[in-house]
Formats: sequence, structure tokens, C-alpha cells
Amino acid sequence: MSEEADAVVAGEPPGKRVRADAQRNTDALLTAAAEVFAASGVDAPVRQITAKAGVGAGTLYRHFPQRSDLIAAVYRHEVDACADAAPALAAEHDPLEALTRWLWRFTGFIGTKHGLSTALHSGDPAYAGLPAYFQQRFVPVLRDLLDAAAEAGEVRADVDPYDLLRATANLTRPAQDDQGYTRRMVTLLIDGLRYGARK
Amino acid sequence: MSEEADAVVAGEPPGKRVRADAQRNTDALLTAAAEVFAASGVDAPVRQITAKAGVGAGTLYRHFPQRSDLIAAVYRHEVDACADAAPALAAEHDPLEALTRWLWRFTGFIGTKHGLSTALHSGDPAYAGLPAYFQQRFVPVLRDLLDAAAEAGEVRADVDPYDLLRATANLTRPAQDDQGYTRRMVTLLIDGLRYGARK
DNA sequence: TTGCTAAACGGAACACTGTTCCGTATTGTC
DNA sequence: GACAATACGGAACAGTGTTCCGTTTAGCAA
Repeated sequence: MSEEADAVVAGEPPGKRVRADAQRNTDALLTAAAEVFAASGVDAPVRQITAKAGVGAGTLYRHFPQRSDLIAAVYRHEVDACADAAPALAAEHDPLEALTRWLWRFTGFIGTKHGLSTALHSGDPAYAGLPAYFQQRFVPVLRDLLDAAAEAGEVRADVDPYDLLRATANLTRPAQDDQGYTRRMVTLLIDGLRYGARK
Repeated sequence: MSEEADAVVAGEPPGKRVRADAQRNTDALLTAAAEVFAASGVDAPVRQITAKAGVGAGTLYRHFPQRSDLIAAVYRHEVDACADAAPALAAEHDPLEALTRWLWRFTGFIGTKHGLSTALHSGDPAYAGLPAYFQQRFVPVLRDLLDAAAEAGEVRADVDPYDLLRATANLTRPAQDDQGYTRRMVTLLIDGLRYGARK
């Protein structure tokens, strides 16, 4: 799900192959937009994005007719990247460490979302499915991490993944520019989880 | 406090009299901006405001060098208007009715604040004093209304005005375009206040 | 390999912003 | 009524988002 290019409308059954240059440019735009959004927020000038992607304005508008399409695509892309990081962490570290590291990773994701929450509430239909997507991708991932840690006796077993997700996101918002603070708070949260574990 | 024009920086002890035309234009701009902001949000085009005020762009920028100055001035103006409405209501109606009507009036104030809350969190120093001003003007007003209603035995006496203010504002936000909903909810809130009153 | 066509490209051009500047008009005073 | 000082308005500038179309390229077939 996280692989393959995000097509404009994300679904064209007729086997029309996507041209290689089109694919390349879509990717370049997504990457460039992600960087620019992180640095300057989602209201950053379009030309800044096209310049960084080495692409003309026309190209951007062909792939993403509305600005909101680009934003939504970038968001999906980053949700995927963050969610997909979990299995690797779970394989490399013991359950508690994997959980901790993934939550840190998640705070990084949230921290780059300047102005996105505002855009999300703008009523633009392009964003309609985004919160659901967010939940749909992250909740199972976090549930797995939590279950593994609980099974290892590292944390309590009665924590709802969605609650923890929201709590972490809220913890991060006021201090998106202070890594240290966020880490301390997330660590505290995890210490809270450990309280009452059987180990 | 609600009278007299909001000077640019709101305080020039040296008795430099303000020219009558300047005063007139400042007022016209404030009125026009309030209408435009209510209709199109605080990001509405400047020319729309100057046109409605029958004024040139230069005039706007002389009185309000930063856009945020205009927004802040409009906001103060409306806070004043809303707060000043209370004494009249208290004189015309019995305490409970006055309280109810003023809260409705207050929801009207909140409902027109499209995008203002976003602007407020932008970190612009021009907005720094606004939340405090909000509280400073509204809390005493609401406290008086509550006290009067409590003294008449219409509502409980243990409600914090600031809490009620926040609750009402939060109640209103999700349905700024549905008068009916907001009124029902505010009425419910007031019924809650009445519960346990001595009458 | 070469030729051909549909697809995609890029950037100039357009429309619409916020903001500045300055010649002109108005106000208040002597 | 004359004259500074002040304020006015709108043209001009700079920086956006978006469209358009002549040019280039990828992919395919001979």
C-alpha cells in the first residue's frame, strides 16, 4: 500500500501504463513538497516546490489539479512511511524499545505538520478521507507494538492504541520545535504504560 | 472603554488631536472589516474591505500598518460591543432571561470568528494581549449576570464564569452555521445551571 | 534502429493578491 | 481667507496561484 505511485485519483483499472517520466516527476514532486511543507508549512509558494522538484508549474498541476490533492498525497505518503517503519523496528529491537522508538518516529511525523490540522478542517472534500486513513494505518501498527510489549510483560495490556496515539500527538503539538521536551514526555508516557506490567 | 476610536497604537498622551476625517475613516474601516471578516473570514482580500469602506488602500495601511493590527482592532471592537450589551439586557429582562439572551448574543460573537482562532495561534505579537482582553472584558460581565440570577434563586451559585464562557464557546464552534443547534445546546447548559437552584 | 504518435513537459502569460509611494485634497488654525 | 500639516486615494510594484500551448520525450511497431 505504501509502495507504488499515488495516482492522481488513485485507481484506473484500464491497463493504461504510466509513462516513466510521469512517474518520476510525481515522485519528485511528492518528495519536494514534503520537504517544503516541513520547512515552510502547507501554504508555501508553489514555485518553491516545482523548483526543488526540477519541474514546471504545468507538470505539478497535471498531477495534482488542486493544491489540496498534493497536500493529501504528501500526507498519505508520510503516513505510510511512518506506519511502515514499525515492522523494521520490531524486528531489530526488543518490544519495549521498538514501541519507544516508533512513538518517537511518530512524534517526528506530527511535528512536521505545521498548518495541516488547519487545512484538514477547511472542509475541502479532498481531505475527507484523511483522518480515517490516519487511524486505519496507525492503529493496527501501534496495536501490534503494544501487544508485543504486553506479551513480553513490559507494559500493561489495557491501553487503547487510539488513545495513546492521540495523547502522543497532543503531547507533541505545543513543542514541535523542541525534540528534547517531546522525547521526555513520550518517555514519561511509556513509563506510565510500564506501571503495573507483570514483569 | 468601548467608546472612542481605537488609535493605531492606542495611546498617545501628547494632546495631538485626531483629524475628523481620519476618525471617520478609521470607523468606516472597522465597520467594513467586521462585515467582510464575518462573511469571508479574516483572510478576505484587502480591496474588498477598502471598497466597502469607500477608502483607498493607502488609508487602510496608514491606520493599520499590519493586517494583524486591523484584525486585532476589529476583535477588540466586537468584544466591547458584546460585553456592553449585557447591562441593557439586565435592565430589560429578569435575571435568567438576561443571562440566556446574553449567552445567545455571545454565541453570535463566537460564530463569526472564522479562522480567527487560527490567526490567534500564529504567534504574531499583535495578538498577544487579545485572549487576556477577552477574559478581562467578558468574565466580569458574565459574573454579574450569574450573580444576579443566583441571587434571584434562578441558578446555582457555584459556577465559574470563565468555565461557562469556555464551555459555551466550545459548544458553538462545531456548528457555527446552525443557529438552532447552538441555541438548544446553550439552553441545555442553562437548564443545567438551574438544577439545584433554591427556587 | 528508425519513425511515429500519444503523452507529458516547462515556463511564459494571466489574474488576482498585499503593499508602497506620492501628487492631490482636506482639515484645523492663525 | 491663507497656509501648514495631515490625510487621502489609487496607480504602480512585487509576489502569489493557475492556465495555456508550442516543444520534447517515451514507448511502441516496423
